[in-house]
Amino acid sequence: MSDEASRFRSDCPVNFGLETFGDKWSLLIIRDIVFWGKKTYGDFLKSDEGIATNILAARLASLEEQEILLKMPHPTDKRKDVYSLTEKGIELIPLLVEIVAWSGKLIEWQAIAGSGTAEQIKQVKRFATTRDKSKIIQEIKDAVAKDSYFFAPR
Amino acid sequence: MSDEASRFRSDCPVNFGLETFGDKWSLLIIRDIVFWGKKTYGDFLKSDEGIATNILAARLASLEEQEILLKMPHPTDKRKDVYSLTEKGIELIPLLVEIVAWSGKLIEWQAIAGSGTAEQIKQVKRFATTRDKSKIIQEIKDAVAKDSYFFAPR
DNA sequence: CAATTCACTTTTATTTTGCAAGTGTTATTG
DNA sequence: CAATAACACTTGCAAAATAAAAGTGAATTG
Repeated sequence: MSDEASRFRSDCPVNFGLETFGDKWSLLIIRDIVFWGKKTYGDFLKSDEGIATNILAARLASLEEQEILLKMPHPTDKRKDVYSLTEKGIELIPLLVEIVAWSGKLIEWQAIAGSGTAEQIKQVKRFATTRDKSKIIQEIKDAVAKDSYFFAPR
Repeated sequence: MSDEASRFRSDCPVNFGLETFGDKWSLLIIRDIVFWGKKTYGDFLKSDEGIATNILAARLASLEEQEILLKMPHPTDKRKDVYSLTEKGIELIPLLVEIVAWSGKLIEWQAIAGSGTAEQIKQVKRFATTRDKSKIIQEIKDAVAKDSYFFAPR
């Protein structure tokens, strides 16, 4: 039998992850869902980093194909679709937490981190100083499981 | 006074991290150091994914500039330089562990993960099933601090 | 029912990545 | 000790990815 060429450059799990979500935009889209409760194409388009509309469309299609995101029709507005995380997507939350923690430790980031609310700054510090992050991760997962998000007002 | 434009698209810590190391190659170079004990330009060039020589040069320069890597002359061979992780680079280990853990959980990755040794497969499974990863992370940091690496033969 | 919103697509420009072939210095070999 | 090979790059060019700008058609709103 002929061995089929894999779509991956190698069988390393680090490489597998990077080829799956390791571009400049995928994790920002997931951040928008997890931390800010964004759900629609228009929501994602409005994010601070200013993603181009064609790139957003391509990323959403790719994340949906990989079953990291699920796309469903909006319940009342037929123009819109609602994107949500699958189980596979939810399992990226620990990664987001580690990225926040890494940045939060650095003075370079601290120097540019002007515009956050007190609550946001507090949480970044918590992420950066907590060794065992399973509790933090569970909090975030619980919010997402309730169809809510981490920085939801309460 | 005129406010200087930041080099970052936003002041979000997730975006800061992604703009710093979030390309297809930087974390693979760090993986090579942490898990496989690679140290020189030639070592990195030989990795499974086949990085192009000009891209490798650019990434190493960028990682050095950001003080994630430190470049030092080789002790005996004047042609070579030895790259090692700075403290900032060592703090990326938790991220690598989470990427391995995420991939390790998925059947898609499991399907392509043929070529690893028993020890490697065992460790990937451990990363994927352990909730509190601080012990794993400490093991890896200890190896790197001793100028060794995670999969060093013992 | 006209104007607006929305989720895209298309086109074109710019940037990044990839490939192949050098280059200069240091080390090794016969 | 001279020729050759190893090493860490650089350079030039092609291909791919990203970005910017301007549509498109369906659904909703005033």
